[in-house]
Amino acid sequence: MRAKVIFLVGPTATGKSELGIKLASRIKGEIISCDSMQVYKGMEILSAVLPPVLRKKIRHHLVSYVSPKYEYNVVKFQRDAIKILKDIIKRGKIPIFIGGSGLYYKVLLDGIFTQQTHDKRLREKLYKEAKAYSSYFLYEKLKRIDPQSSAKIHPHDLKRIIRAIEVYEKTGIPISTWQKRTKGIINEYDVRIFGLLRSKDVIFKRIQERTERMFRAGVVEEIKRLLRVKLSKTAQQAVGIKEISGYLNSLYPLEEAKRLIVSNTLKLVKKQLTWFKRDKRINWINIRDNQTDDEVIKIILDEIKN
RNA sequence: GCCGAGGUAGCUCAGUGGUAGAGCGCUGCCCUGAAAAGGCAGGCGUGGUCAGUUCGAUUCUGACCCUCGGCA
Repeated sequence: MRAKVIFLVGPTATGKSELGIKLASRIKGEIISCDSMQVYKGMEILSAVLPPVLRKKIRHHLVSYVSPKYEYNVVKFQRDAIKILKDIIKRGKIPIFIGGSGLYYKVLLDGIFTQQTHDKRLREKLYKEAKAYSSYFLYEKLKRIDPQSSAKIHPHDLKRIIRAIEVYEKTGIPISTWQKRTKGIINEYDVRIFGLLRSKDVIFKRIQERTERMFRAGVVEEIKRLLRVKLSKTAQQAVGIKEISGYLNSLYPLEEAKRLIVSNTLKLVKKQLTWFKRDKRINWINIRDNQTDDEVIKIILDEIKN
């Protein structure tokens, strides 16, 4: 019998973390974060990590895990996550993945090729070429080496063009070929995926409240602390860093920083939704405003019983 | 009250005698080593109101309304 693995996904501010803890305590679960920002240490307030008091008793993995000085990415995530997943199962517990990072989630389920292909210098070189001759120059190059990916990638999408070229240069095999050879956990375990949804109005309200709470909890101080070190390219992308930096640099008042954070978090929600909505494997739970966590847990427990 | 500037897309604004664009926003979508990233697509809006000139006005003229700045 294959071991059970549970996923709780969906956009930010739907209450995944709280639900996850309640669920974990009912089924002897441990939580593995599937969140590209909560992995970083020292960004807890900003990335809305639940305070330790609320997390006690339930083990959390991949939260406050690496220094924001370092880059973290999907491949590292899938490597770390699978290791932890196996360990949890070995200890007779149920892994519960919780998060809103669509790519992290997808890669875990469907796999990613893990050959060492990352090459900073090569990327920089390619960027320079693109700058000098436009992205079309690189796009034509990609067309020659990997017509299959070039058909999928837009000529303006420099990041993907460069990545595809990088993979080919480093391995001699087109990225499109590599991508066909991946294998995720979806067929290896008894995977149950739940997506949490709430109405737009409720999400908006929750984001506003959460943003206020963040400021009361001292995000500004947290950001000040973070800005003292050189943040990695990946960590510095978190919503709130540039918004609060603007306030710290006296470009606008505090209220404006809050407004920007709310609006950019809302944008994030929209992107997360487009990502998850098309995944037909997700079991959606549309949470009504007056519905309690326990009622939602009951739905999930009923689903995973057999 | 007088003088000046202006009223065009949700916002900031460009432009034209032949019924309008840009950026941002918004909506939808794509996504496999930066993913809270990156990319793509979508614009009939009473052109403040009314009247005049004109074959034709958002574009010229006049009146009125409103906003902003200066003077009183």
